[in-house]
Amino acid sequence: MPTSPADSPRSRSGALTADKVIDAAVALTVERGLDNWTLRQLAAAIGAYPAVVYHHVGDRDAVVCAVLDRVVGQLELPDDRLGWQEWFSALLAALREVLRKHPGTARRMAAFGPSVEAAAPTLDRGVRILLDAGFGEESPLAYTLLTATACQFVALEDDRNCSPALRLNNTEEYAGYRQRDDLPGMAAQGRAMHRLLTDPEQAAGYHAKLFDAAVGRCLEGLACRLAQLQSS
Amino acid sequence: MPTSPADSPRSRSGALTADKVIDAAVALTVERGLDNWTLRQLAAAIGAYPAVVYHHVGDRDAVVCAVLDRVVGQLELPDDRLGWQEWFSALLAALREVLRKHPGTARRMAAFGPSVEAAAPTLDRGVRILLDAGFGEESPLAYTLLTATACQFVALEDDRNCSPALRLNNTEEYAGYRQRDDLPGMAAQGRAMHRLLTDPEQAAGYHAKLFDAAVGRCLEGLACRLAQLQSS
DNA sequence: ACCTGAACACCGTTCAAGT
DNA sequence: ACCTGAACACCGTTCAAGT
Repeated sequence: MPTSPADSPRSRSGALTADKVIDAAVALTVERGLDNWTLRQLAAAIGAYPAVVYHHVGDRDAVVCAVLDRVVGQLELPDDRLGWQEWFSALLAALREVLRKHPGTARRMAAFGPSVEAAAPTLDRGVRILLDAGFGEESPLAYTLLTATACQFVALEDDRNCSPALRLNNTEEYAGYRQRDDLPGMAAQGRAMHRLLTDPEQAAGYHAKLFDAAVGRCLEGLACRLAQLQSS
Repeated sequence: MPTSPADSPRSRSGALTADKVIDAAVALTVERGLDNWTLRQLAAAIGAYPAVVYHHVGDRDAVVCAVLDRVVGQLELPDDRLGWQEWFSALLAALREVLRKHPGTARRMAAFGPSVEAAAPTLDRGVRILLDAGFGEESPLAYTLLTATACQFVALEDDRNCSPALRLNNTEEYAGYRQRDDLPGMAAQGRAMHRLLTDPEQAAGYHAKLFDAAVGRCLEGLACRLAQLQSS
């Protein structure tokens, strides 16, 4: 009886509300990831029928949007007095942490963001900091670039952690090329993959390093662009 | 009779092979996107039962991997004599074009890439160019950064084109903030969104511009990094 | 070896009916 | 207004049976 909410944990915790449905959805997302629970499972988790999720929140997409807003709500903004590069460095590091706790949310966040209301505080502050730094009309673009880059590299990490088998296979295959002197590019890649396979410490930090490199290069690239803007 | 392959186009085009299954999968991907056809629809398109797709290729994921390899097979490498920045600029522009023709492939490509065999020619050449430019041990990381950034910004474009309604809503809502002097960051964002809504030419080129900015800032950031590496 | 046809265990979503 | 319980039209995958 998979649909039966019979003996589930709603015995007497008060009436069912939209908020409680979303609480449960956030919990499932933390546990298994945004794409790894079904609406039926969410309903079962609160001891209800699927139709009551529809009644209180809406379809699956509506639940997902609500989860996204909860996630950005946990984000704390860095100190105002930091320089623009340091401010974004800190913001995006905090963003990574929050997104990583809720696997699968980074992808949606990159493509569609949270609701405008939920995005507003961060967006206003971030764009203002770029305006003050001198990016002028390009400030919204720069803000989008930085946040999209951060979200997408977290999304990549989420995706890879979801199917680690596939990833390991590839890594081993690449490592096999590490002494192919006829293919020096593949050999360099192979050595890097081999290091990843033999040094567990490096493997654990790989995605953090990739994230830092992506955000770091984006910030440096923007600093170049700022210099161009100001010299003209 | 949704599963019936009855009068479908396999009358007399020769025996069914893995290659023909994959041809059909590529065609469906070009038409509707990688995530918008089902294995049952693929089977129907070649006038066969779902089980024959399993027999010749494997499960849905196996078909998807085969499609990815076909897609990267279409990629042509830029002229060797270009500088590293120009070479990658050209490569990633060509990559965007190929990926855009096959919606949905960019996301998979970013996270898992094609098979090692299909990736090898591009990867070897690309990493070699970075080695020659002076990136040393960081060449594989730089290569990953560039290709992942490119794939992911195409993926973002794919995702947004898939549900244009959601995107338009957000854009209009942001545009509503364009005269909020109390929120200068949101106002700047609002003006940018308003421009997008009123100038169709700008709207059409938005994602190309975002892609160019992402790749451009990544290349500039790497140039900074290269200068750091060489001065030490 | 290859294809048939049906089955299994799921989905998201809808809806009449109850209270 | 809120919940029940069943139904609808799908999925991907598996499998015994045919040829």
